[in-house]
Amino acid sequence: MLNLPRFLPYRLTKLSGFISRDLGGIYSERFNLTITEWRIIALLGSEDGLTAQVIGTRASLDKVRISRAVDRLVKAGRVKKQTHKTDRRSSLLHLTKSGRAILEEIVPLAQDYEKRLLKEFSPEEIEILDGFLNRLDSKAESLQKDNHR
Amino acid sequence: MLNLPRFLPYRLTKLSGFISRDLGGIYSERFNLTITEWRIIALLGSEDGLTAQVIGTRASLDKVRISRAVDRLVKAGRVKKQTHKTDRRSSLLHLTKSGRAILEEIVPLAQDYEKRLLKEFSPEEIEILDGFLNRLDSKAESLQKDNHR
DNA sequence: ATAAATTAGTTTCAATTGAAACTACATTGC
DNA sequence: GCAATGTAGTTTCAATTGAAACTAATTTAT
Repeated sequence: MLNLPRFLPYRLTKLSGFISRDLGGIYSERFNLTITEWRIIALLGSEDGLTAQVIGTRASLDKVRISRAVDRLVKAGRVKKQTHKTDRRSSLLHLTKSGRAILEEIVPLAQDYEKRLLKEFSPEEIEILDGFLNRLDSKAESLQKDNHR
Repeated sequence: MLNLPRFLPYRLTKLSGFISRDLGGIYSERFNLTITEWRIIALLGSEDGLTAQVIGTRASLDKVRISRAVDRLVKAGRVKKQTHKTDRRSSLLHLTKSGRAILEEIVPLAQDYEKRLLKEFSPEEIEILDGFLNRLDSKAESLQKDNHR
């Protein structure tokens, strides 16, 4: 019939579930952050002054989630909003000092987690995996478009 | 700092999100099934008479979700429960005729989706990917245990 | 110039979720 | 044998979610 444990979509969902629960646990227990909040901080860390919309594109998050997460981050003093000069509908988002501090605390933990996941992979294997994921990702994205047309 | 789009946990979550939305769309639009319901049907298709608990283990689903999904499946006439003879707390689950019918309709669609996803992968690459996922999966599972101890 | 359409982000509302409490049964230890 | 502990599955409750409606601002078309 269909062997569920060998079915790629099932396996990917399961794997990503493990990882999300795992990392999400670290973010929330130690830093009281959701994964979404963490992603926003991570993006602002590499490029300050992004709009909610750009964050949505970069992090594949929908605007409702972003709106709520930014709200919480602003309340927690991690992020501040600055009204866009030429388009007053949107805001440029910036990390506060405290936002940068938490980023610097989490980054090593996140990298360490990734390192542990990939511990038994050689650099060549990591490169191959990387390529596989890119191919799967762009294929999945295009199939999505196909279906909704 | 940290390059989110190259961060493995992020990439896996994103990829699995695409695929789940995609396949979930097919299941729900055409068959009015959630992914959880579909997984239960798929498992019962390959081995009839499983208990909720066994399904939980095999499909990595928590018991609350299973309970609710089984409930809906029973109401929809896809599954029937049969009280376990020696342990009256649990039930053996069976596909009805209509459950088997829907399974037979979906399996080719699911396989076709997987095939499209892997279209540009050679058999050797698929085997390598398979091994990678197994390794990541067992590593993620063991890291999960580590953290919660 | 201004009506119509579009876009950024927020709010509302109903559905989904999972943790914890619960029920019913089963097993263990004394 | 029976109290204490454990387990299967369900229910409750509060939190999270996303679709759709909404507000406010911008752009486009006439």
